[in-house]
Amino acid sequence: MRSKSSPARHAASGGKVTLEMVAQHSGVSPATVSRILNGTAVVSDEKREAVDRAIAELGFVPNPIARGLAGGRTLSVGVITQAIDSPFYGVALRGIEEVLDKAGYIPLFVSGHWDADEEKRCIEVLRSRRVDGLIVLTGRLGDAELGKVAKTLPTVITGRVLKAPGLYSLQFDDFEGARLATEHLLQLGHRRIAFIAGDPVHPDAVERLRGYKAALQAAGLKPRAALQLQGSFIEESGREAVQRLLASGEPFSAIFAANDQMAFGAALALYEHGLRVPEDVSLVGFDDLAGATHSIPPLTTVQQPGLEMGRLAASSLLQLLAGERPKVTLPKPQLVVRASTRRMVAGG
Amino acid sequence: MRSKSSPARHAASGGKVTLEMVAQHSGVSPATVSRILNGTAVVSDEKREAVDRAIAELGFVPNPIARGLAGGRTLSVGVITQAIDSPFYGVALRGIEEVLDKAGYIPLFVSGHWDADEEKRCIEVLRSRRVDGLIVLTGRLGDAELGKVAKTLPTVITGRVLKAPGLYSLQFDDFEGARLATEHLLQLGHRRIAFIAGDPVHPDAVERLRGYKAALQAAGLKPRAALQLQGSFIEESGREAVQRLLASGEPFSAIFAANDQMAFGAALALYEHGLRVPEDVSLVGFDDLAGATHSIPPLTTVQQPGLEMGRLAASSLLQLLAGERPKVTLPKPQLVVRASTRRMVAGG
DNA sequence: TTGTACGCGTTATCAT
DNA sequence: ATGATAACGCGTACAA
Repeated sequence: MRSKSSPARHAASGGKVTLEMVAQHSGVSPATVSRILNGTAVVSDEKREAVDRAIAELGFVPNPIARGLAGGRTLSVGVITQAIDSPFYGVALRGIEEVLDKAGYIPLFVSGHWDADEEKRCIEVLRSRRVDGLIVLTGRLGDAELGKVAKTLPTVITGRVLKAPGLYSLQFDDFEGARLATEHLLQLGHRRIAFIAGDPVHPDAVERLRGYKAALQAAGLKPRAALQLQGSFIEESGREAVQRLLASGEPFSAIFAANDQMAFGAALALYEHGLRVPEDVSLVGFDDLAGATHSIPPLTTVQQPGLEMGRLAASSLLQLLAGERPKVTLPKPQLVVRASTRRMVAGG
Repeated sequence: MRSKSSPARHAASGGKVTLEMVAQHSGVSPATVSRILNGTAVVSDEKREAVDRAIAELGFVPNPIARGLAGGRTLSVGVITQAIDSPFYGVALRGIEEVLDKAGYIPLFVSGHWDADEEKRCIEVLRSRRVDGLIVLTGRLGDAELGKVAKTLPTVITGRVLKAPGLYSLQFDDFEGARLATEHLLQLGHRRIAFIAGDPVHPDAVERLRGYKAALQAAGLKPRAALQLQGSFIEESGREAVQRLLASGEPFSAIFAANDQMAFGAALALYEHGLRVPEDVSLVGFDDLAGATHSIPPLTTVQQPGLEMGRLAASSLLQLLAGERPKVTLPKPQLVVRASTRRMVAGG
């Protein structure tokens, strides 16, 4: 059973043990070891055991590089995010990492910086690295382009609905989320609800605006242009929007910002003008960033399941890679009521 | 409709052009093409041109996988961070990505989750992926362990001073930063300055506590135990610390939190108790996170150059890989005065 | 200066 | 069920 060659003691760390060594040590051919490793074929229990033992004894770790060369699979997947330090996408990355890691895959995170050309470059880089699949978080790339990529590289995309071969899309119901948020304010008695929109190049920004308007109309109110401010999804734009709103003299008792970052900026602008949240103005955000819990006051917001989105994106891709057709969907939007909203009092 | 696709049997790329094809196309040997690609040897201009043209015409892209197998270089570096979505390390990752990308390297980001064993596992994973080098952001791994790793894998570590072959360390002056922050409060007339410490397993937490005490002593004050609260670097711990402080009845007019996240929590606790910042209590943080600019009020804090740290870590590693000895150091700590601190008035 | 030949560690194909 | 053997795409001694 045991081979005579007794390599005194292999320092398991160092990874210099090859599959071939395992084969020799256990008295079988490299092919058999490979088969056992990959479950490619049925192997006698006897040999399997011998090999398993050899693997344990030698501390063998398969070399993904060689694997990639030989098998065409690298057990790595490319992940295109917009900025590696985005507060929202960050948690999604965590979800992706978590799921992929469990499956033995490693994510290659690259940033597209909201630029279609950069995204294209990212894809080339990832392709040259021979990733097995691709996850695109929102992104700016056109649908057609993305469909083409997916033809040769299994892809999961978030933030839009897109059906194509090799492609799976995962979308959050931004419309419903925005509707919920606005409805919440309406139910609290607010009528003059300002909206800080995101950049309309983002489909989710458009959807959230739609949801805001739909809720108003459902309540018999006409959306007023003067209450719609343009922002760009960053804090400062929310702050500036509120400054413009205040300067305009247009009355309002509540603000709904299309994301938390703009809500934070809005809160600051209100604070700077001596207005209190929620006593003078109610404020709702969107995303439920980590910071929303400890902002002042804690922010009422629409929870967007970033972590879950990452996990689902990763698991869908794994299914795609396994030749299955994913069928997961994102959780429904949910309003998280904290301390930044309250019932309107007379005079608001 | 849906045909059962055979898994794992198609190589991904569309135009799979190999080095050998380039060689044939330009009438030279594969070795020459390789040499031109790597600048390994002098080649006649004539052939070089022919090869360059062939590369362009065929759209050849070297296969990093094969490169890794053959040459031992993968043009990838492992980066161990604690959580891929950390608000502080996030910007460092951006800096790393930026510098590595320019040099043709790709970072492999993995999370150690503040656990030495996980970090060890991460290193094994990265090693098996044949990364050329390693960047460890702070981390929990022991110095000795790290020194051993660096023996076989060029390593850059942040957050501690450590000299060893193949290793370069980059440290921020936490002591001085904390001293600056405390001094700022002292200069504003504050005498009863509470300190919210980080978990003492982190060397930077210890250093910041030292800096706080040193500043007090330099001003002729004795650090009071009742004003030193234990936190754990997260928002909620800052909030709880302040709740304990308030419950204790110990008078104070200012708080210095060992990081911004705890400062945010502290601000919330003060707000919840009807205390205003900075009118009633001055507050200083540490790190200068993105959120500090738009917190309420904007937070006075010690700027820690996360982005620069990432860039420097990456460039040092590149130097290490080039066989040079890095000589960069991190910028000195700087206090950023915003709106959360003010001169103490009578009665504080 | 340039080419030949071999090796990197694994998987896939074809035998047996 | 298992074993040879040939790729996989490139780097690099060694030779010329």
